[in-house]
Amino acid sequence: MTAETRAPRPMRADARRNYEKLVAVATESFLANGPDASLDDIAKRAGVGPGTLYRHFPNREALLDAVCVQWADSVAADAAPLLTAEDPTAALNEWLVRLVDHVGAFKGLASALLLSADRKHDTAWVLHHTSEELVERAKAAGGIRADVTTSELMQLTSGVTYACGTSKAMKKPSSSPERLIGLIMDGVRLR
Amino acid sequence: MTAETRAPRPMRADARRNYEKLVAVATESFLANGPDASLDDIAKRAGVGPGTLYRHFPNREALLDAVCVQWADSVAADAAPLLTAEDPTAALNEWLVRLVDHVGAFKGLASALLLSADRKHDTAWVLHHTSEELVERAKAAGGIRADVTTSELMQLTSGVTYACGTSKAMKKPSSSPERLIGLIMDGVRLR
DNA sequence: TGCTAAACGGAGACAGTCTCCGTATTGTTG
DNA sequence: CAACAATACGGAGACTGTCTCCGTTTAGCA
Repeated sequence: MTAETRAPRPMRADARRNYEKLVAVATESFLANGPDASLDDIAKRAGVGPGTLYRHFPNREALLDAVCVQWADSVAADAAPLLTAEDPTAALNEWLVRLVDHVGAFKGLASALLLSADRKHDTAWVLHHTSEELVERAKAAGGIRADVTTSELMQLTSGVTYACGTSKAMKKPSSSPERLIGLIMDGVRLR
Repeated sequence: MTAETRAPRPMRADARRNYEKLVAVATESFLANGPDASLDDIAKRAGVGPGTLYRHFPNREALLDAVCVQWADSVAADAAPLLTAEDPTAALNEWLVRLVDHVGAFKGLASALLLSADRKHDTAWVLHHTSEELVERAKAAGGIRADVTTSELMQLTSGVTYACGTSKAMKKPSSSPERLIGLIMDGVRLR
């Protein structure tokens, strides 16, 4: 087989236009109506037929992914200063809190993504990768236990996101993300 | 007003029959197909029309609740031995792990319930109440920090449930509930 | 300018939710 | 043990959302 897995073809101009419009409209719509927003409606707002939407994104998941990819980059960029912070453990703590906030802002839309450390999954990968760096730095500085993995921290963090998101949706008071992440960090910190 | 809020009327025999059949069938169906199981289908299997289902349970939430109430009692009963265990902290740990398993068996169906400490919500209340007892015992024994609330532990536990459930659904390997609850307990334990 | 692969978009099949209302059943009362 | 409310039933059907199929249009190349 020739090396055609990459760049099979450059995508026609109108196709690209529609693709981008769809992602933009979808972002808006998912933020406004949550992850169950009507896809046909998104297509309509983007000025295309449902068929076009479904050709670009075979299912809701795919569209959600595309939306999240854009978002994940901005979130990861947010971490840059933390990577060189003086206290790596505090930086990790701060990052996890931000993660909860960011993911929460997406109405839990992306919380599943934290869990998959899969390279195929761009969003997840970006976030996992960033987290890993922070975790490694904290470990190297002797700030946290060596036996705790990044995945475990991501799982716990995604859990906090879920719990805070659900509580908010039910209008139940809940402890702040800071507090819950703090508790988790307490279990992980070396003393 | 006369004290008629209680027992407004005893429910007709056929109504009760249908109610119970519906809950039974719904339990089965939710376990098999997750919380999105078709309600009309549940009605059909129970041998009633959709109208009947919707009269008893105005929406999916209500039916889910009814199913969970039954289930919560059995889960809480499971905790009885733990309430008198020698090591209250270990007992609490064990209880949280079981909670994750039980809730997870319901395919995350009930995980939202862990979060609402609302008296109105029977299911949540039973579980919260049981947890509270175990937490108090652990605190009294000096096993865990006094500043940690039951609600916080429930939030973290529901998060673990969510994370483990989602990982399983995506066929991603994830750390065991035991491990994650263990990490949480590490943050909460007095040393 | 003309041709072809690529992309479009909307009609419509299908599935699920939920309501309305005519019909049937229950249990009570004389 | 009628007969009659009150209560409950159930299914037709309106509505909403998902997703597909295929005839039509368009971009980009020669």
